[in-house]
Amino acid sequence: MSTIRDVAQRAGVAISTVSAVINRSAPTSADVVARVERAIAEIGYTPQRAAQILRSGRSKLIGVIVPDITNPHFSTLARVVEKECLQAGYMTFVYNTDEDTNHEIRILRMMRMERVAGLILISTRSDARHGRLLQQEIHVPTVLMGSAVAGAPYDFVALDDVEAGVLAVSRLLELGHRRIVVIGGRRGVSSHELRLKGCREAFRRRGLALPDDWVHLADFRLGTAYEKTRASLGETPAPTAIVSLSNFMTIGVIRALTDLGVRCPEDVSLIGVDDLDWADVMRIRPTLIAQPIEAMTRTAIAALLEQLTTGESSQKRRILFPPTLTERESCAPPALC
Amino acid sequence: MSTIRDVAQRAGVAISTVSAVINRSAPTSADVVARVERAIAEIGYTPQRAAQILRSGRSKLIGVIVPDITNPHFSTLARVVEKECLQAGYMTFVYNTDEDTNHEIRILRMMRMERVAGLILISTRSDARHGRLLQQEIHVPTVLMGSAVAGAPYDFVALDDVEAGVLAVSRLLELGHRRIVVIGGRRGVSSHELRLKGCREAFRRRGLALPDDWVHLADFRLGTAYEKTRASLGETPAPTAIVSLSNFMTIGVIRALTDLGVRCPEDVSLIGVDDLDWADVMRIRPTLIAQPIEAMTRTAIAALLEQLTTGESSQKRRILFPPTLTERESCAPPALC
DNA sequence: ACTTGGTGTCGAAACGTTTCGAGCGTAGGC
DNA sequence: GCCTACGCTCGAAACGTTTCGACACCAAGT
Repeated sequence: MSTIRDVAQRAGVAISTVSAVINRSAPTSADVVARVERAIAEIGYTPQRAAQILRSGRSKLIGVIVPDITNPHFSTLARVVEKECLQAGYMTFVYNTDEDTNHEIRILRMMRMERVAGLILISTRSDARHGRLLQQEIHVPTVLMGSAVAGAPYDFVALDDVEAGVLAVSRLLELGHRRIVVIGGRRGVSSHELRLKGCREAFRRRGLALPDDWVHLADFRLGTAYEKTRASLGETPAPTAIVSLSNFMTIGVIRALTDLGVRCPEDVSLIGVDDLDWADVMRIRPTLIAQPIEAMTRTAIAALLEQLTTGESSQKRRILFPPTLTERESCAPPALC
Repeated sequence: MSTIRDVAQRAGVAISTVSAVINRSAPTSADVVARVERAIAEIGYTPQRAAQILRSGRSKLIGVIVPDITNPHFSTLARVVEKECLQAGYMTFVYNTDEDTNHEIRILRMMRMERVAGLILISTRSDARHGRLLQQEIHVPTVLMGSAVAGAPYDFVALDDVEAGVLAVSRLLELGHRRIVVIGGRRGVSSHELRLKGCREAFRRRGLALPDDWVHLADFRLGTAYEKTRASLGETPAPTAIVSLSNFMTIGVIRALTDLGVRCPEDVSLIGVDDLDWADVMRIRPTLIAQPIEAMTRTAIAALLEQLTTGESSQKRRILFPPTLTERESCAPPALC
């Protein structure tokens, strides 16, 4: 591999001059620029990032930590981040936590070794203990997305989760449902806790309450939602409506419903939070509460880049996006019984 | 940020000794190990990758270049790569080409700056000109996946695409279909060219031929498949079956079918290549030709790691995986007419 | 004619590691 | 008691850049 020294030799100039040409960091004569560029092309020189980072102390790297890149929600996030960062001259490092907190910490350590300039983090937990841990591990500008973390002094961009929950349940209550099951992800993750809170709030506003044993928080997996749905529908009295708090889980519910031969919306209504790319080609076309993931991501990146350029300025921001309801055919008034 | 020098000072040993302890690269006394580890913990030292890479010349980085991380096929690939690499002590750099060849080259340049140790590449084109270009840009062990590139001297791991095409069309011919439309991705991408070749081969084996104007290769997008499907079904004679050559396109076909109110399999049969995660909750549950993406990826990584450790050894390998047919309800004998 | 200031180029130091040869002490073999 | 070998530690060089002060040259202002 050729080095900047080879370029300098070939072009008959000093190393520092080559550097100046490459980075346009100092005025250079047209003649020198031409010679240097020619030399670079001839020997196929590519600057070595490691040396640049080491010397300059600037890595131009942004770490992106998501639970699971396999989830379309996060893969579109990753894609937007990549694009926006590239435009701003940053590279990105995308990693999966697999919903594992220990792994999250391990990844943060790796990011530290890489001396990333900033982080976009979808964290696996929301409690204060975790917040303290994050502060220990993170020493760069960071934007949290999705789930907040108690006491973590970072910008936060997310859906207005409470409102999403309210929206979902209100719609069902309006239609006349009362026996509503809520199926969501892991406890201790604020996004789902808040969505649940929203569900409760919708009940409360009508002077009703959501009984605890109609709430199933377990994990974010499709299979779990499937099981919970089957179990719920087996009980008496059976629910007349189901709320799913995230995308994969909605699929799980749909799968359970079709497997059981339960008609939707005739027998049971369904409403899900999170967009689903192919909702309209599903057997049950679910009414969904969408989040504007692309816009949210762009906002997060903008916030991060701002911190990066203006020097960590501004205090902790908290930006919430309004959820929107997309009606399809999975909700109807409950059957009389 | 603390450096190895700080650790050395605090532990009262030489810098080189600290390095020896961290990397277990030389024998060290228990006492020294303890002191060094204590010092590291106390000042919260993290080695700096850039310096390690610069000095050692080894980056322990693997570049992964995929068309679109939003496609579940590639996101599971990325996930497997990440996991396997981590186990082998490598980090990964995932980037999207967006099906844009220029961008592919740009990314390869970035990878060069990073001095990645190896590459997993799903390339955007398959012609020899592109093969030469790749050879110019790539100077590290590489494994091509998905689409081969003419004249590119790299290991290649993929589905047996011809066989996949044969399988799909044979199934339809068996059922009695003759008017079969094939909808696939961009011309010049070997995976789809080969799948198409397989389709033709299946016809040939029965002494039949697939007319050119029943073949639609355009791009990999869902919307295109949607349009092509609508157009095809409007012609006379209308096709009795549709073959889709990749996952997103299959969704496009399904969407078109449902929008048009065409029943499947009663009016038209459908068979698609590529797995679809939620095929069983779709309105039309498509019969699919799946590829074992996880196994393929593991094989690719194993091949790459082997090259990396045994020093680029072995010649160019070419590993093809057999496709498997998963029957659902989208195929039936053609309606009599 | 002598300063002033700008423009273009250079050389050398520094970034934080790894790596390697040298050195020192101790134990074992004669 | 001397030589060899081994175990452990050290110091210094090197990796490929960026950055900064120095300097040479020339034009313009006094």
